[in-house]
Amino acid sequence: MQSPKTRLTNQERTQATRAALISAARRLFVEKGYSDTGTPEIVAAAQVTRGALYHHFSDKAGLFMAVAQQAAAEVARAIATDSQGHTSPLDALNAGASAYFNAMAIQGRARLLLLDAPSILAPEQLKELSDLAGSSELHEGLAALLQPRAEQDVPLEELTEALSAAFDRAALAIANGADRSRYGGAIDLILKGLAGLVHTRGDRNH
Amino acid sequence: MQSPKTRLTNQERTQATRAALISAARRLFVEKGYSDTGTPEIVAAAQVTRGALYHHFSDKAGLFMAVAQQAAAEVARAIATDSQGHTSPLDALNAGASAYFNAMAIQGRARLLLLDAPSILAPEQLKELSDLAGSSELHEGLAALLQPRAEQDVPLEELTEALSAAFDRAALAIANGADRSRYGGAIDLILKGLAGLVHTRGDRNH
DNA sequence: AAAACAAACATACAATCTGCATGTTTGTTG
DNA sequence: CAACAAACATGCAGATTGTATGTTTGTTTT
Repeated sequence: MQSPKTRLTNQERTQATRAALISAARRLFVEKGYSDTGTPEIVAAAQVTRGALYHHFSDKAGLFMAVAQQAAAEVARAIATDSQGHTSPLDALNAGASAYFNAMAIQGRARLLLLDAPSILAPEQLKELSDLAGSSELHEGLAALLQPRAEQDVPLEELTEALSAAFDRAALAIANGADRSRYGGAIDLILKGLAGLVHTRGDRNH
Repeated sequence: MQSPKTRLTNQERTQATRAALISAARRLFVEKGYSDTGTPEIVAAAQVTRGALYHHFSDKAGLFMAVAQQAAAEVARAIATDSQGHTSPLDALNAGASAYFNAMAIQGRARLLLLDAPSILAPEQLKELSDLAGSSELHEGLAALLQPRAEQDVPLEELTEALSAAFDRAALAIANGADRSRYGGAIDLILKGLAGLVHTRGDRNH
């Protein structure tokens, strides 16, 4: 038997240092923001050198992307578990929204994913994150909600995007201490309004 | 008579260099983003020294705030002119939305105000910008739209925030070349849904 | 108008930071 | 065990930010 410090396989070494870097970076990014956190500080917290960082990640933004992916994956899991087993689409959407708010309020995820990420990551990377964390549930929930109106060519993708942004802002506000029930009420109002649309004639606006 | 270069009053000097700095910074911020634009580059473009910059602004973020305020004021003026003279609240809101999309698509305002600003500015500064650029119109438009429901204590502030975020995302997408009519349709759908709510009994959950 | 003052600007410097290039150690493979 | 590659360490070049210090230009006061 060997001391636990030596005799590490390469995979294990990589996994360990990557995890240490991501964990330390996440803590600092959340605490002080991306631009106010330097790589020397990150590697010191992770007990690693900058050489290791730049060996495993393309650059500082690459490390941030890894941190954001981890956070987004956590959010996705939380939503997936909470938004299951609901009968009506409206209930499912509200449950998903609630889960999203809960998940985003934890560990500074809101700051990472909603405040810093949009200015650091490329649009395609950003899309990857939002697709990861809950966008698909929203998309399908809305599709179910508006199903009776399906033949009328509603811009479902765009509606999903717009509502996703509304969810994001609410989640950010809640994570910053705003009144959760009031934001929940606002979201509920929007969803109820959309649900009510399916019973009306659509195109009488002129 | 003097050469036009000399004999400037202090107010004029200040106004001139501030304007030159804001204009040059804006061009570069829009073109390359905030973090990829250095102050040496800005002052070179403005034909000024860094000493002048740090005399007139607290730091680089302070200069950005001035740039953002200018852009937000332009957006505000565009909305104010376009959203007047409409009979129904829904029409006014749609006109305001259209004006917002138009205004945001000009001169990289979307990138400045919607992508970079949230990560650079403090929350209170951010709120100052959104209050400046169109948030009040939205707030009052929604109040008029939901007036019949006023006694039911709708979370109007929060609804405004959430919808403002939806408008922002749509404006950003449109500024980046997305299909304008589809996003307009999505926004219209949300507003129509809210408008329809006032004719229903409020608290029916299913 | 001259002296005293303050505002506007210029220059130089210290303390960073990022990304890379170049070594060295550690594990893997034939 | 030799050859190789992956993982890491160290040092360096270029660039950046904010400030401290000096100089010019406008304003006030007497």
